[in-house]
Amino acid sequence: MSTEGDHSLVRWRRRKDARPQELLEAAFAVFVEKGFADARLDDIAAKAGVSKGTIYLYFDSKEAIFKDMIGRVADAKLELVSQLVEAHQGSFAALLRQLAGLMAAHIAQPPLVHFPRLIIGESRRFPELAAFYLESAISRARKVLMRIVERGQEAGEFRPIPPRHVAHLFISPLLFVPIYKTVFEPHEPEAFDLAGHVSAHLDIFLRGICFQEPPQ
Amino acid sequence: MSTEGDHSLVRWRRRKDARPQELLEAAFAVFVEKGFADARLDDIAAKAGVSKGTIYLYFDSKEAIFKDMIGRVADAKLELVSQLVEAHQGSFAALLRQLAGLMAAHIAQPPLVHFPRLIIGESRRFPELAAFYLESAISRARKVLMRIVERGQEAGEFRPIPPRHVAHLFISPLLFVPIYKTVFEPHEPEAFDLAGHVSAHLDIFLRGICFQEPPQ
Amino acid sequence: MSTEGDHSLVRWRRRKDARPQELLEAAFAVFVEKGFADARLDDIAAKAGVSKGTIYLYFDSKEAIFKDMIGRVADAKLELVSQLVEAHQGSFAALLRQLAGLMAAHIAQPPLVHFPRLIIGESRRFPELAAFYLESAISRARKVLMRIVERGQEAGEFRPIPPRHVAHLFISPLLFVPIYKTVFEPHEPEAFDLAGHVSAHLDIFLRGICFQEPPQ
Amino acid sequence: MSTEGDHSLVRWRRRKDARPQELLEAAFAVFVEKGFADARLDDIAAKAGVSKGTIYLYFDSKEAIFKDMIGRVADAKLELVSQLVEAHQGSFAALLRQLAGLMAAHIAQPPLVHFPRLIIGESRRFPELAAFYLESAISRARKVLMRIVERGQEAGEFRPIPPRHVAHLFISPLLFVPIYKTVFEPHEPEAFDLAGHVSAHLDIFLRGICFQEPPQ
DNA sequence: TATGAATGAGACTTCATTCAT
DNA sequence: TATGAATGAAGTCTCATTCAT
Repeated sequence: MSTEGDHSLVRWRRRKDARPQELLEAAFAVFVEKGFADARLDDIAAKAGVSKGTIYLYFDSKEAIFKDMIGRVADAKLELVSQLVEAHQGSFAALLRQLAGLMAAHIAQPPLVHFPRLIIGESRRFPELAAFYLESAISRARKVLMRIVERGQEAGEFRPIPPRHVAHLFISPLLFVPIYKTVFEPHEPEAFDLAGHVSAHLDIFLRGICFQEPPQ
Repeated sequence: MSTEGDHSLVRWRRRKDARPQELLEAAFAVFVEKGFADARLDDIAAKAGVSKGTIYLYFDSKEAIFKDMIGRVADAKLELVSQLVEAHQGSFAALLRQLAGLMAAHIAQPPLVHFPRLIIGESRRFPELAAFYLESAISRARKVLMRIVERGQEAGEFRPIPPRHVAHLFISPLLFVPIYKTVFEPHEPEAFDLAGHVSAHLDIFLRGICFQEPPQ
Repeated sequence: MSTEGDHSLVRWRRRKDARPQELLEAAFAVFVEKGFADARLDDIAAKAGVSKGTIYLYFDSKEAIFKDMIGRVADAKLELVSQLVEAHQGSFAALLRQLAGLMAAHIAQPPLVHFPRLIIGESRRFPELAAFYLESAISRARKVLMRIVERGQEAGEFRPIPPRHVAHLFISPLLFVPIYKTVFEPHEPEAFDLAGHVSAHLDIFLRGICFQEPPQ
Repeated sequence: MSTEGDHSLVRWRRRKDARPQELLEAAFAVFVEKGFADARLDDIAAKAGVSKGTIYLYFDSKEAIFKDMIGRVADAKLELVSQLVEAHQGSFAALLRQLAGLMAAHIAQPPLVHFPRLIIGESRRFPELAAFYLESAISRARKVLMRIVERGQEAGEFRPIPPRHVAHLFISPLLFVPIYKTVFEPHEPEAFDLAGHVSAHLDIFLRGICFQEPPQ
């Protein structure tokens, strides 16, 4: 858990503390490249610079590695949003604008950019993982968004559209980004214009949900 | 086996006269349920009511089955959109409204509802498949949409936003549907409200891109 | 089940019918030689003249092979005893004498001679197998013997000793045979004298349980 | 590792002054519970309260532990019998009665009750262990018994039956006890009646080998 | 064309053993 | 002496693919 555990007396144990993280990073790279089924433990071990048996000192199974990996990354990012929402000032439209920028920046970069594809691709094999992701990421994010929308509507800023739908529609183009970037962009001549995409999304979306012309 | 060396995607469109449509249907069902890696030829054979060996009379490999299957479905629906666009009358907003309804209806039902998950999940193993899908589905649909947007802008109906982005933003919530329905809906207490989602999308999106309040 | 199934039309399927038996025999040889844990499926496959994968067409697991193997042999011999008991004439001592001869002859020869060692050795790993053997072999044999003893006692031929103990004491020296032969005899200079052992057993045992000097 | 090339069985009797008696006790418990193959050094180390590496400071290998363990226990009880025989008074039948009581008491209790199963079960993997056991336990016990029988026959107390067989027949029901108790009793509703078994054995056996009605 | 028995490469996982600390 | 992290060989089991019938 701690990135710098106490290693006062036990110098040689630092390796043990670091191993899971190293393995997880190696696993992440391999899973991202191959998917769960095609990822071989040999690859993970080689990439982590250990032998295959070592993996089993830290994880019970290939599945356990995968789940742990997903779990850790999912956890990390959820604080950010909440903090931002608490601290917001100004219009709700501006808040959404801020949120979209933040989320887009994260979701367009490794490692997060690979997660939607992994989650979606392995959702049949690991239904509980999809459930976990739904609960810990999607659902929470949606709740935050719905709350913002509701308050924006109460404040007379947003038009009366079911907040749940509004939340989904706010997210959809953001979810589109990692899917497009990982699945299709490699086959396209021109790079995906993230900034333009997000900007256009906000332009259209905010104008779409506001009574008044939203501020730029 | 095949006398043609290159396994180009064009090949998939042959064999229209072959009987093993049943095989492809069985394969589709199994691939959808298990994903490519976990699908077993035994299952496909059993579901098709033939022996495992028979499959190899019609397909070179498991991969070939998968590609062929994807290819066929992709082909099927691409005519519809073009026809609709050609025949449209009235405002471009109304056309988009029509298109969204059409696409949503298709993409929310089997078999199409399963395709995005399959394509996305297997895009690493079959990059050429993603490329093919991009080319034959995404790209063409986008082109049609961009054309509509351009003409709407020329007609002074739509605001000047880069048509490519507009197209992506029109599609994103529609792509969201099959992903949500196949990956997350099974874990949610309440069903996904397709009609409400599409309606809200059009409401927001059209208001967002039009100069004037769009017609309901 | 049938040693000669119908192979009127399906000549090439005879192999399939014969396989389980062949595999079981190969497995028996290997299990006897190595014990369960040290037996390798490679060895069994090689001895049966098939590839390793073929085994799994007929058995679910290594355990399944072992259990099936034990089960078949156990079944085979149990008819004999019952038949003999039904048809007996003369004194009960003579019947026991007959039974001992029959059982000794069987238990001293392969394959049966190896079973007690296998059952005993693997009883921790396969408790249910010991239970099965207890129920299907030990218990039934004991019941038959107890019935004989009871009737011999009612007829005034045998002394009143708890029949259950008498049955165990009748069996003990017979169980001693395969254990001694498989575990210790290989390390002894002289061969185990089966005939002398059984003869001495009957001599002592029958004299021990009868009121009168038993007939020779 | 060891400076002595031959791993003769004599070696086992050394190290009497070593502390790792605890290790052997832990090993005994684990071997008894799991058998040799399924016993893990982790378990032994854990039960002994040391680390796995520590085991290798005292033993060369898993096999060495097993052999050492067997050797020690086998040693322990062999004195008893000899002492008893030397000191006997009265009839030989009474001596046998005494011996049977003594042996039964020991062989029916842990740890000895587990040994026959272990020896028998692992006799293929460790043939030299069976040989050792044969030599140090079986053979010596048999020799003592044969001597008693011979003297009983010379004294006109016992009938002229080959002493070797008599010895085996005296032992068989005693060997039956630990086998039955460890292999089958766990699956039976009623407990094994040790006293009754031994009593019936002596009743039948002594009557069977004596000219005269043996004393009760 | 159709079968289905057979193959064999390859994957995950276990665990006795080693060695730096 | 003691540790315990690391190793790597070996074993079971799976399944796409082949081929005799």
